[in-house]
Amino acid sequence: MATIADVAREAGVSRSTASYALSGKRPISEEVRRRVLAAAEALAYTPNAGARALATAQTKVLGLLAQFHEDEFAPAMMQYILGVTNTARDLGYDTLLVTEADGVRALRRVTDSRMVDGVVLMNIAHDDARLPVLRAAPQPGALVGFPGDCSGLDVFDLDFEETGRVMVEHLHRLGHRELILVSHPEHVVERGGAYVWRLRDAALERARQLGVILHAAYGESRQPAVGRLLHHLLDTYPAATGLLINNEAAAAALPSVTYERGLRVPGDLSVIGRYSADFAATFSLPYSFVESAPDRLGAMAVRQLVRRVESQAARQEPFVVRFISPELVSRDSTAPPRPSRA
Amino acid sequence: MATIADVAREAGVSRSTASYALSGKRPISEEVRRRVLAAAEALAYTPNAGARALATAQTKVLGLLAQFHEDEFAPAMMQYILGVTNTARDLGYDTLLVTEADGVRALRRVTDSRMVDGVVLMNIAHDDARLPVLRAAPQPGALVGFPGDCSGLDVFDLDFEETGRVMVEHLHRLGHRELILVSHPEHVVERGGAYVWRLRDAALERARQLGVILHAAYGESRQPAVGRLLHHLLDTYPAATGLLINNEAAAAALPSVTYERGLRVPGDLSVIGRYSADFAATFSLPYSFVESAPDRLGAMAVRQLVRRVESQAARQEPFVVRFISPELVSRDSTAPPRPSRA
DNA sequence: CGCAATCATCGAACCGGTTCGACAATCAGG
DNA sequence: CCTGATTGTCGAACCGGTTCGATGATTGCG
Repeated sequence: MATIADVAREAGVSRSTASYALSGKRPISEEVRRRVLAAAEALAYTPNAGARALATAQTKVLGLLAQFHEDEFAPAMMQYILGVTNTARDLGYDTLLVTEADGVRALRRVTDSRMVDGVVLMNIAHDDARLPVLRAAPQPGALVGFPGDCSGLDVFDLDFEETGRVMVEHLHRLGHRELILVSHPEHVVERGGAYVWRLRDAALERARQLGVILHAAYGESRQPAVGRLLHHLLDTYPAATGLLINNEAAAAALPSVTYERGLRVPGDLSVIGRYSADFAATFSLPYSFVESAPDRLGAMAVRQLVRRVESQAARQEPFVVRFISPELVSRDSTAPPRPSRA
Repeated sequence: MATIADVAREAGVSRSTASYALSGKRPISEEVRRRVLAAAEALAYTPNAGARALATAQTKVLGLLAQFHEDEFAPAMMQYILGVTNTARDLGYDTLLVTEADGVRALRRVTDSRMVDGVVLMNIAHDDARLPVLRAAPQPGALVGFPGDCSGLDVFDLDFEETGRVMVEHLHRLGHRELILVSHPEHVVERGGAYVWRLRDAALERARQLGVILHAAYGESRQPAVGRLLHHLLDTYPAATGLLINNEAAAAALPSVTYERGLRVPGDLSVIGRYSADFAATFSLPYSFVESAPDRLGAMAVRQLVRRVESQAARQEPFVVRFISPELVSRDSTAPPRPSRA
């Protein structure tokens, strides 16, 4: 493999001149520049990433830390990852994907060893053990997800509280007065998945204000448990006419449940979900939903991260917490309620 | 951040001694080793990855090249990726995930710049343009997927031909005599997705031998197109009593299609899919299926790749092409056929 | 015509590790 | 007690880039 010394020799100049000719950081005569470029081309020269990283203290790599707990719903994660990797590449960065179970150790490893210029964290827990490590790291970091303490980091997430309100308001406006909300499994909450209770508490509050009965239940993340749970909820609250779903696995399981019960949507039951358009399309989900915009969130996080990485000035700016507003995509799965579902 | 020079100074030894004490590559007195280790601990020393890569010509990073075409079914990909990243980490490697659309340029970039010690390629096309680049690269490579020309590379894939035969034989044994096979979209085949026709051709051949009528159709990868297609196929072949699905999106769409038509599985229609257990679980798919074992394939590819990376001897060994045998997981979605579906 | 300013290039140092060869100290054997 | 092998440590070179300061060649100006 050709080094810059080979290029310099081929072009008949010194190594430093070759470097300047390629980077353009100092004026070089047109004649010499041509020779260097030709030599680099002829030798198929590509800078050695390790050497460059050592010299410039920049790796042009971002770390993406995603934790996959046993019960995590992996398919939904893909969209976030693609948002990150594609945006990073557009900005000239590659992405180191770290899925290690021990997120703290993983984060420490990639930051301490200077493998990455910055880090995006996903699956943020309310009291995430990785955050202190990230704050202490020399590289900037961005979060996709909303922790209890946002200090020292840029944070991006869907506005789950507004999402809860939008869902309740939409069904209230159609005349529904008793609703069921299916969230994520209880252990997701225990682990610190704040988005679950943020949506739930805001929905409960709004329901209270509007005089709507809202039954908030934990979910499951797997078949057949999630299907059984949906059946159970529909049995338990026979007067409920609307279903709010903040749980991808439950949304995916719902069609067969309504089929088994002979329920029609929206005739017998109105449904609103919260997931991405991509997810809806690939899994044939016929429900109106609030777009969770995973690719957009990943892209926003990366753009802000790269700004901080590349500009000393940007690194001094105050940290941002940015929520994207829920957007309700109508699929005609909601309608005014029938007097009784039974 | 502490360097090895800091550690050496703190321990009162030379840089080289510190290095040997930490790596154990030369005998060091117990006394000095203790002092060096203590100093490293006290200064929270972590080797700089770029410097180490430069010195050892090893990055301890593997490249994972995954292409996401417009119509690719992203969620299924996640399983492969996790198989790769987790196995890599177990073996001491991190993973650079590259999703760039221009796979050839991406591959050239990561190999030429020596960012990675080896490369795993996914979404292999029959005549994949990345393969010549990978063969010419100084790093070893492994494929998940089966190309037309396997020379110079280690190849891992599900045995799609045997899968096609197993599916046909299973339904034939139950008494079915007319079947439908839904594959991937036609453009996936045009792009070179060999697994589509490998399964199809083997299934057709076996059906011919057994005297079974098999209607092989292309699929779609999205709603609502894939749902419409399934309806169309069931309309077109009313005498068919069994359905073979080599297409995740079609499998995901089938429950609502059978519901809309009032068909019962397996009472009215027997169904066999080809996807992963994880996929089946998360999407409530109630069908018997051939396990596609994405995590196992990813893990196999990485293990072989790392062997070649780490051992000069292994690099001389002949290249392997390894198929994993289809395993039919029963979910009671197949039964002897009724006389007529209509 | 001589001097200062400008321009293009070069040499050397540096980034932070690893590794080779040399050397001093210790020890065993004759 | 001298020699030769063994053990532990050090200094220097190297990996392949980037960058700073210096230098020689031009050019502009008085």
